[in-house]
Amino acid sequence: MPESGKVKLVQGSKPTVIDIARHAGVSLATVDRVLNDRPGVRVVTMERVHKAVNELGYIRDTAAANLARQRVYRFVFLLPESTEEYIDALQQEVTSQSRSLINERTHVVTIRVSYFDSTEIAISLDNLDREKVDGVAVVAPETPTVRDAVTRTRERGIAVVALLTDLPSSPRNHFVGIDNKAAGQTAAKLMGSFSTVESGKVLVLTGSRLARDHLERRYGFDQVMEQQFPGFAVLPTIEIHDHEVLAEKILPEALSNWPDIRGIYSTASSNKGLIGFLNKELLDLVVIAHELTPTSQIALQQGLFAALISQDKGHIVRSAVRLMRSTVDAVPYNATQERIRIEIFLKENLPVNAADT
Amino acid sequence: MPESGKVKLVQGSKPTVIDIARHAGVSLATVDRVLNDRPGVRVVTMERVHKAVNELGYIRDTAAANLARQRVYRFVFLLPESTEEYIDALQQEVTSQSRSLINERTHVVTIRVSYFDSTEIAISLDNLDREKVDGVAVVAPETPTVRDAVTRTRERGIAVVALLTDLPSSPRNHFVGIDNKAAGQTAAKLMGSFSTVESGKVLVLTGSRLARDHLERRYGFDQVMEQQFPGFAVLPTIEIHDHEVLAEKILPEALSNWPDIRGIYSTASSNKGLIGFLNKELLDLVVIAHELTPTSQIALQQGLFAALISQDKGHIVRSAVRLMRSTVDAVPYNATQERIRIEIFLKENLPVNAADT
DNA sequence: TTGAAAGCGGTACCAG
DNA sequence: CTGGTACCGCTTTCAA
Repeated sequence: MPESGKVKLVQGSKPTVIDIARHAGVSLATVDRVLNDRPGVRVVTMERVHKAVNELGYIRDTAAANLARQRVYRFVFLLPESTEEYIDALQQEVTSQSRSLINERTHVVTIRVSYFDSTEIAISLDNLDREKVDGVAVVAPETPTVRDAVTRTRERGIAVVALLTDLPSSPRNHFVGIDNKAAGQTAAKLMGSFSTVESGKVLVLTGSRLARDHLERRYGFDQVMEQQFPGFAVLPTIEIHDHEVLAEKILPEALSNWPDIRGIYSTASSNKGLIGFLNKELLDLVVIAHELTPTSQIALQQGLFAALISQDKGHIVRSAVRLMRSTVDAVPYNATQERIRIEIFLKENLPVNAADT
Repeated sequence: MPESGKVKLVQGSKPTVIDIARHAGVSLATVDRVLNDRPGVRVVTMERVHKAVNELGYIRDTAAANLARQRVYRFVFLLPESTEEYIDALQQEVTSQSRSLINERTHVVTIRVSYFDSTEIAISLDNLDREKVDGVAVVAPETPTVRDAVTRTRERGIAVVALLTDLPSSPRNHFVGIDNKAAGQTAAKLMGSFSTVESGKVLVLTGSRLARDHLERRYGFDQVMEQQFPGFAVLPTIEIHDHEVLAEKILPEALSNWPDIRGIYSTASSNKGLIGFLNKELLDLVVIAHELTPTSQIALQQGLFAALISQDKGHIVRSAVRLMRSTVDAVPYNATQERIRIEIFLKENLPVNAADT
């Protein structure tokens, strides 16, 4: 400690590697080695450098580092091969952000793989070339196959973040998306509050009953309906396989079977069939759906939907990119900035062109 | 065009100033001069460079430029000197972000000035030293005094953005905050929907009737109440001067004057008096308030408030900073990223520690 | 009016 | 194991 006297902890400007080198009495190259845990430095030397770093409060200038390193981040978005409007919108968002991301030295591409074929997803993950890919943001169900593939991918040094639906069983998992249970609870609260009656049945629609996000939404929904609006009975989930059939057959049948249906909660992210049905029937139903898209936006404006629960795709893509970057750089990230909000859209707070692509 | 044959528009990597210099047959220094509109370049030379820029699709690497320039952004946040919880939270947010912003070469400080003293605000703005400040984010009422001061400030080359309340009459204005009319409309929709009855009176509270954001919220609120919930009568706005008096005297009196009050809409961003009152009266009221703060969060959790309309302070500060930066650099910004969302919080979608400071 | 060259804060190759 | 040094993309004197 009685090395070279006091150190100005608060300097006019931030200390640089040169300051560290001088302070530790070593060369730039050595400072760089210890800063980046590169081998070939004696422990004592390392300690001298670390001490200097701490004493001077050195923080690396990432911009300069990336410049020198000619660092390029190469990320892939692995999205479901589906016709869901929201997923398409997400892919478009990735594409549209990719333009400006290039100026931040990051390149992104999208790959589409069937959501329900875990093997396919695993293969896609395993096929990611470590020499060409630094990180992947994946939308996938939480199956053992997927989980193992994710683990392997991480072990190969590729950063993985889970998008839209969580993969909590994977080690060191990062999730970019909303809290789906809370989303379901919110939907229920809105459903009950927007109803002018206090009893009846509620229909639940989903894109797929297998998806974890659907299950979580449904769970939260049921919970609040039961606790706060016990007059309503929530019917078993109806799975949407074909929007045409839904509009023409399933929904009309359901409404004639249960004439006291008062509301519909659609956890799917594509609502064409539902909207088609609502358009011609003119019923007094409270409809809550997910994801703001050009189609659902119109339904909201027309009063077909009472509310929409959504997650901002721009935010999701930016967040995934930041998370992958901070993972590959092994630097911390700002959790509050990355929290994806459960957005509630009513006709009243719908921004102009909110769902523009 | 038949200059030197084809140009590879899509190269392996982005063109740099060196490529431009070579392509235009000039030196780096000259390229830099025209890129930064510095004087001392012949028109013909300028055109040669511009042509090269276009043909190669050159985009400047801001990080490298800032590094070379040793660019430092110095911004000030001019906030109201009030006891409003949200404003305090905002200042804390500025302070907490300032730490990491330093690593992005941007320094921020906060100044507090009375919101209602336009002269004071104008003086603060005029006192900003152009040599020491590059931009200012200001929360101020839209008075002629303020507007003129803002204009002068811009003319002196300091970037100005309006925070929370818009200053639409100022030329080249940037606004960071929610659409307050839509926020009022949303509040009304929630008020009407959450009510279990269909008629009665609704009380409106405000921090100050002078503030533009209050007027806009009130305007939107009245509009939707009238159109969609005509059974309700919205009473004149009550201004909160003292939370103590509000809780002890004004609210109890109002409720005994109009026993059929069914709801309260508080457009203020501090709700201590209101919460104090609700806490001891145990009434069946639908209360809608603004801004998620530690206090209001508890009120929501306890069921005292039915809903909260908020604007994310983290987003606001980041957005203001990005806007000031892009203004001083004269580069475009991403409008969708800067759109501040009208967030609706219910007990159900309240994230853990959402209002943490 | 123009160009050469020295940095900005880091990184990485090549000697020693 | 360590140091010297060229260089990343851009800016900015200082001369010419």
